[in-house]
Amino acid sequence: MSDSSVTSCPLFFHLSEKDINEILERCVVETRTVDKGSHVVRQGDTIHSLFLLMEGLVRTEMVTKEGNILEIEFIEPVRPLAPAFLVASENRYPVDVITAENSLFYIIPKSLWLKEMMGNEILMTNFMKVNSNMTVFLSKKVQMMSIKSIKGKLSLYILENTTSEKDSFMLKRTQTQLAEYFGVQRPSLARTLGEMIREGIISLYKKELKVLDRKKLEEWI
Amino acid sequence: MSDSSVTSCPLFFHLSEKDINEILERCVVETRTVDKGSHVVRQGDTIHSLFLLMEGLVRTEMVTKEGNILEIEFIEPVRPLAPAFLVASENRYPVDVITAENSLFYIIPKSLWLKEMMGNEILMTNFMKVNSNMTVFLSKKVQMMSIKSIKGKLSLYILENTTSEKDSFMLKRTQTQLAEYFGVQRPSLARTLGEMIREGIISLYKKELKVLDRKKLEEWI
DNA sequence: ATCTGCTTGTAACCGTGGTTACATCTTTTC
DNA sequence: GAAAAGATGTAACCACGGTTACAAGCAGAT
Repeated sequence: MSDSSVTSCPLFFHLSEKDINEILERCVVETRTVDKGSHVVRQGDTIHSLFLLMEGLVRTEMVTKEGNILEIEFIEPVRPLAPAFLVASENRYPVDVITAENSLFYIIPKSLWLKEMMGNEILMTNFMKVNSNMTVFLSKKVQMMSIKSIKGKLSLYILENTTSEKDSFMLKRTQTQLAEYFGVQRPSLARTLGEMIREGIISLYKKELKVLDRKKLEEWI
Repeated sequence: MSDSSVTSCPLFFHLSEKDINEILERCVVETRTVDKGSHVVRQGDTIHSLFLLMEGLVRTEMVTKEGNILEIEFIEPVRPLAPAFLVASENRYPVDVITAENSLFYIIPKSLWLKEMMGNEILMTNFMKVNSNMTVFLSKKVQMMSIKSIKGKLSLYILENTTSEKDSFMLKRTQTQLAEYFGVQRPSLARTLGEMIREGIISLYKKELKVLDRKKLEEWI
């Protein structure tokens, strides 16, 4: 578990706990608890408020009309959901937000938040940084999605999670979740994993994935 | 051609031409002209400055290691290139930027721009809005990319460019460019276009694409 | 008008990955 | 600890789209 105090939230960097609590006091008009496995927001919903995840864990995903699920990211507390869309011209959630654990949200109306930001340069800078990092994140997502072969996607994913020193890591997702993250079918992913193991490129025991041939992985991306 | 005066740039909305010119006077340390077809920035370059496209036209694209090209967007003057990356923790260009026409850029060092923004709330709000809209744009790109079949991508593209009233539009790209935009091969796209025409879903004369069966298109996404 | 280069149409071949189905493990729940 | 639910491995089938190659159409340059 990560540190889940408000001071760990990038929206509140460089602010004292006292300042943060005052801001929250002024802005939060509602708290909401949501049971594990429920929708918090649905793709296409209009955004009137900033949702601040205070406790729990949520997963964001897109659903295409074909019925395919594409996982976007897991969000841990304390983080805002889709803050960029508060300010953007188009203000609809791009994703479904689903709780992966029982979760607690603070809800801040758009207008109150904007007013608060206008009067607080640090808050505004932080907000901007969060948005910018979101852009970076999405750019990388696009990059990942532009790799077409499953072997390529897997190689990138594995290389991102290891170094030449630390050549193994624990899969934090099940194969089903990983398949959704890649936007491919689960049996297809399993097949590819099997191939790469048979070719001696990686090994997999329980949830520990170990790189055996780093060069071959790099060739694939 | 769109209005290409500085006041049309979303970074400078709600600012007078006089204010804008003063800002530019203080910040712009270099102007650069780039001939048609040249790289302005390469994917992976570190960002030290804000590039402001003043005249011309540029195209941004990602190149995957497989050698595939994925077109991201065309940018017309007056617009900043990748402003989000000025502020983000990771500051490398996510795309290649290539001039589609002879172009003129103003170059503003990161530090000067940040200082300018700190002293100007309107400028900061604008910057934030531009970034947020970029997030929205990328979210849509991800959504488009998550559609796997070429028929699906094409249907989405066509539906976005028509309404039930206006059932035809001019293709602004060549098939080669459109294929890159979708991230697919050119002959594959031509094949799919041909199929949809044979099925009586669309018609294509010269560059005019006309929707004949809107329902069928909608079924595909 | 002719040449050059770009754009489009089309065909044959084949690899990757989607689909479905089922068996075997593993983890959770009561 | 038994039952239920979820995760993983695997196999057969086949559709979609990548690949390559070539011909025809079109546009701008000389």
